[in-house]
Amino acid sequence: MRLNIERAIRSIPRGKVSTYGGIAKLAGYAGAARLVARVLRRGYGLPWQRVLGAGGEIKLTGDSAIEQRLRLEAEGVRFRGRKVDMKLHEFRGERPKTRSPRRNPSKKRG
DNA sequence: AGGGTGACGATCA
DNA sequence: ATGATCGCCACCC
Repeated sequence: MRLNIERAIRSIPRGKVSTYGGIAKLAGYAGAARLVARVLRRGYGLPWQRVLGAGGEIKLTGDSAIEQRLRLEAEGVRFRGRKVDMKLHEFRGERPKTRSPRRNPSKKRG
């Protein structure tokens, strides 16, 4: 459902980026990267600029590609040639798989 | 209600 | 690095 994907896209914080595949996975549609692109097409008010292709490459073309880059740079995102430095900006907020740094001593048991 | 369609992704040569 | 290809799968008409 596109709302899940939109939700994932909106979850990307400013100054960070994600990928079509990454968003798809976060939304529970692993493998359906193209679906993310489709949602971006229709979605309004989405931070579309923060969604990139694999490796941090802008998959857009023409003026749109330039605009995306400008927008990202305006957020402080750094580029490595034609691609975004994913090591610095790849958004990996929620871990769909890896469990995490749950430092909370959960005592709630039950 | 069914099929083509992508702002994709990983792979092989 | 390039490019051709299939797979993915809900969305749109």
